Amino acid sequence: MKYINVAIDNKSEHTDTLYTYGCEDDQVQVGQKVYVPFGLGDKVREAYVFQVLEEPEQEYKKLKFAEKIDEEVSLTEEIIDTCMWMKRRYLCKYIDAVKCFTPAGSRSKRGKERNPYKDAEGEAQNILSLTAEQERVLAPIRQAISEGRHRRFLLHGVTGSGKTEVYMRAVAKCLEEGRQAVMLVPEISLTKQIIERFIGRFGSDSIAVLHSRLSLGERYDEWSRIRSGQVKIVIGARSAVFAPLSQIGLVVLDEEHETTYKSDMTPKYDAVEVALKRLQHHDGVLLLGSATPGVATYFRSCQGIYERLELTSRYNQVALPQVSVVDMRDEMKAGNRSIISRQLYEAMETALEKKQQIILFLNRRGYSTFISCRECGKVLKCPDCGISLTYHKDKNRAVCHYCGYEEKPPEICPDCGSRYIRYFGTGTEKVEETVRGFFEKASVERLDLDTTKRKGSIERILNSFKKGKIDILIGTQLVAKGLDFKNVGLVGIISADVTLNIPDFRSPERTFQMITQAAGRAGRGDETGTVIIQSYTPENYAVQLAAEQDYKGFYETEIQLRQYMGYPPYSDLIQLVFASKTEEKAKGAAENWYEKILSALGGEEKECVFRPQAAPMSKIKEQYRYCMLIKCPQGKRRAYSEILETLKEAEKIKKKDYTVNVDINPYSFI
DNA sequence: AGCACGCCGACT
DNA sequence: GTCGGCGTGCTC
Repeated sequence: MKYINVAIDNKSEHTDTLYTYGCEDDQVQVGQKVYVPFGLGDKVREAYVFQVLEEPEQEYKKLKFAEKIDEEVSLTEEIIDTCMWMKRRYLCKYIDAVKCFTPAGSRSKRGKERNPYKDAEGEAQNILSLTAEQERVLAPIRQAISEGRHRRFLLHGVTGSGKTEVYMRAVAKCLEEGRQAVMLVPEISLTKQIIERFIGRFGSDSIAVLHSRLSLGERYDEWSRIRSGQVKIVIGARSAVFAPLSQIGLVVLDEEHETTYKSDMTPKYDAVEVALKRLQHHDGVLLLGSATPGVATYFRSCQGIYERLELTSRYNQVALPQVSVVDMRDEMKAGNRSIISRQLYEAMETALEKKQQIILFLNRRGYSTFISCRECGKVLKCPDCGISLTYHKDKNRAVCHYCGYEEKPPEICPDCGSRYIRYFGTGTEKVEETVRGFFEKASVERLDLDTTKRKGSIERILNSFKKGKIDILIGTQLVAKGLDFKNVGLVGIISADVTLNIPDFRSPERTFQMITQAAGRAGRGDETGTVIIQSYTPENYAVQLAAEQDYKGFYETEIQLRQYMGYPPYSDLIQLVFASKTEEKAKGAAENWYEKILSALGGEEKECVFRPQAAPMSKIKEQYRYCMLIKCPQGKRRAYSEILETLKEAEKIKKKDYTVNVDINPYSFI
């Protein structure tokens, strides 16, 4: 006879505690799935064992007994421990954390294993010998793996420097040591090449692929293949970090800077943090790779939290493209009001004559509108937060989405007095129309989320581009992600300003990454490519240093700014979103929390908590939303989490008419 | 969140 | 007398 503390699979926040049951089976273990009677009606519910006790912690008037143990879905102690950590870190429910680790589907009826990637041919491998640089970088990784010590590496390698080969060698070393490896990629649908290379090298029997397009049954099969121990390598998007492996020796995160590693659904976890947590248990190695590491990541590598390794030369010595920045203010002065500058137009003509392909980058349609002067490039920014102000048409005000500062938008530019004040954010969709008008004979195709909603059309468009059937491809970030095109002579970035002025402290970082990635698409064949960046603020450091391909210079500038403004990595930003049926209730809840947080802080660090404000799109699905931002100083994360946890706990007791959603270091601020 | 219990009004 | 309305409070 044992006593077990279980987390019950129930939607409610009110039942998000561990319940004690008796258990007849002495063999019961932490992590096992059990069925328990719950509530007045003793309805049978699924639950997971978090603790096994010899004696109950207290006397229970009516102790109930667990019914049976499900042997097929049981987790390990390590996983349960990670769930406890996730609950605290992301303020989610026990069961939300557990569900990350369990397969949503059920066992396939026929018991026959489906193979979701059997059509993926393993790419024939002629194993190339490593360059001296690759050898140098691999040595410490191999050593860490063979010593079985928890270490963390950041591999900073320019595009085309052979990072994937380094990953594969590290994975091979890990398998040699009898352990398993996880390979995370930002977006599985665009990374077919990586999967094929891995299957070619390691064979498909020992590889499992996890991604969102798998059916529930397929996912379940992959999950049980992994748990049974026959899988040695798991490749997948961020959720693959939850793979039920028992001896993780290595987790690789390719394109570490990508925002897709942060979940936007509950629990709002960060795959890097989860990987670190798990690897500490397993004494495994973390390997982050990127050509443009996130500023926070690079900062940590300077602090020694990550050991930095560098690959500086491109694999087959292809020269980096020639990058130039076009000042759109000059175009304006010269009377060219089109979205395409004269220089870009000429470069396009030249490329078409030479039968080279062209990619034009169009940043995600700005959902927020920033205000700028077309004559001098001045952009309206918050005096306190340094981020771009967003124009709110309904009240005709320019508003800061971080702190709520607002002002009346100027009619003439405060810097140069020009009346050409422009409200940016829309209009970029017109690029396709303009380009078709300019180059009637060329074949033009657009690739973005609108055109690729239909399944398979991404691949269709990319394939016809590869075959040379498209002359000009107009696309969003989608095109930039690690795709290899041979005949691209010219890459044009229509407006670097759109990314630069997203109201987010990371917008310079994103701009730098976007330009660098885009530039990497040009001239990967034998000829040097050309990159043209259009901007109204060409003197901006992110644009300038990206054009010069100077990562370190950018980092030095950016990290100083972050320190000065107190942004990550010098703080953690916590976003709270309050939703309710009426505006008053949402506002009331937000203001109530604001006061309570301030008093919990004991009057200190008042400047860290911003006043709540109505969310820009304040009404979604019949719910009114208010949001509030907290800038949690470095080293105070635990204290702030505890305040929020206590508040959440206290609110749980009373009947609430609102919901709170917590996001730690969100990737977008609403 | 569910779900049972309970304490009032309209009904065979 | 009883069927059922939803308000209230608890779940090991």
